[in-house]
Amino acid sequence: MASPRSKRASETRAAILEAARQRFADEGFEASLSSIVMDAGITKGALFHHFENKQALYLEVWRNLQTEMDRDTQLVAMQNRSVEDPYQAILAGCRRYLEWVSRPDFQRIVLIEGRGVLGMSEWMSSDRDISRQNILGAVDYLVERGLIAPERAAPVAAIIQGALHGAGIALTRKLPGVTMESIFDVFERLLRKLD
Amino acid sequence: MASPRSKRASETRAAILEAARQRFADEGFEASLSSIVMDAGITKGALFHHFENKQALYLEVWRNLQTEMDRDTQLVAMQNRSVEDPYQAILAGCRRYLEWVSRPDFQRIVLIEGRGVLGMSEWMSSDRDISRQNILGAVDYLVERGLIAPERAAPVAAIIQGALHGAGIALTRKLPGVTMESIFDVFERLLRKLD
DNA sequence: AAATTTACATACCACTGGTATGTTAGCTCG
DNA sequence: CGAGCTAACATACCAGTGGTATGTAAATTT
Repeated sequence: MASPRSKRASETRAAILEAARQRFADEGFEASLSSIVMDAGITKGALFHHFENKQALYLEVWRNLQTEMDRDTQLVAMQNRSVEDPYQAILAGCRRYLEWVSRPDFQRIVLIEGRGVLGMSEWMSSDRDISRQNILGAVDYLVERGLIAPERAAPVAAIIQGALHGAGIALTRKLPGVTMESIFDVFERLLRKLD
Repeated sequence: MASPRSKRASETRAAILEAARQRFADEGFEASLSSIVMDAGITKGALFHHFENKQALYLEVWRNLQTEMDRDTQLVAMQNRSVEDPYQAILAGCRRYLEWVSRPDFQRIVLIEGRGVLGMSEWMSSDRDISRQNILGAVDYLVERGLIAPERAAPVAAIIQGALHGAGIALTRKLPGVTMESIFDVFERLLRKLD
């Protein structure tokens, strides 16, 4: 695993992924592979050795960002668990998620262009959508506490996910009256009224 | 206006837009201009005579779909106005909007790829986002009736828009437990609890 | 140490969005 | 009317793109 060859390979692979993430975040999927390999300091031969095609490269960048977000929000939610208020953990996770959807790279790569780049077939398979699994897990937690009807778990999760995405977009657009606090205020009110 | 020349011009323009809408709906923005001009039965010269570039063509397709949706939902909302229940009109409009966001062409062109294709600068100017203006108008209506605090109008609109978009995506993905009725049920409960 | 495989680099390809240059039908105006 | 002009295209061409086929040096295996 730490042999000279495999070490160099994983280094170039990491360099490609880093360059790709920056380019995709700035210019979207239309960022040219030439520019990416230039930034990474290698050639297209190396890129196509490590990734089947441009989509496969994008997919990996996309998945990495999602898993980073997943770990981060899950951790925050865990840390904020409370016996008095069952909503506390979820709200903390959602607040952190709001910060993620406000990040330019996450927003562009995951929210804006992700679904367009990956074909229908890819993101139709729901197990790819880590955000959804994350949120659905949180909703299930509320269902177990008897706060949400079990038959409404799925639509509630879909609505929450969409609401948070829309909030992130609105925040970035700096629309009048839309701030992190005003958004979260409305979101918390709604979440607590779910049944 | 109906002269032989301008008539032919508007016909080819319409043919381009129709072909472009279908191609963009099926293949996204990466649909080639060659395929579009073939479908339209003309050449690239004609296309670039009518549209500055590919983005400009996409923008027009995008705007047409949005205005169609706007007119349709506004009409439905108007028709469902009720003195007893101030939520009726909005709910009817949202239900119709849910049908729009479930349509494959609207979904792909407006929801999925729209924000990616149009540069940041384009959709940062909020007046382009017809959906948002539409929803914000509806929310303002509730504010006037004293059902929503005025300072929460903007974040509420952002959250509603995101929720409906997420719902449309979830519906298309045919996720377990996500149906038009279950979605709308949750949505109506939440809307009526806004304050 | 020979043979094989990995991890790239180089050279090339069909095709893309976009442009520059025709070409012809229709419109304007003396 | 008819000469000149312009709108509405068509044709030919271009740099750059994602992707492939081939070459090659180093590491690994046998």
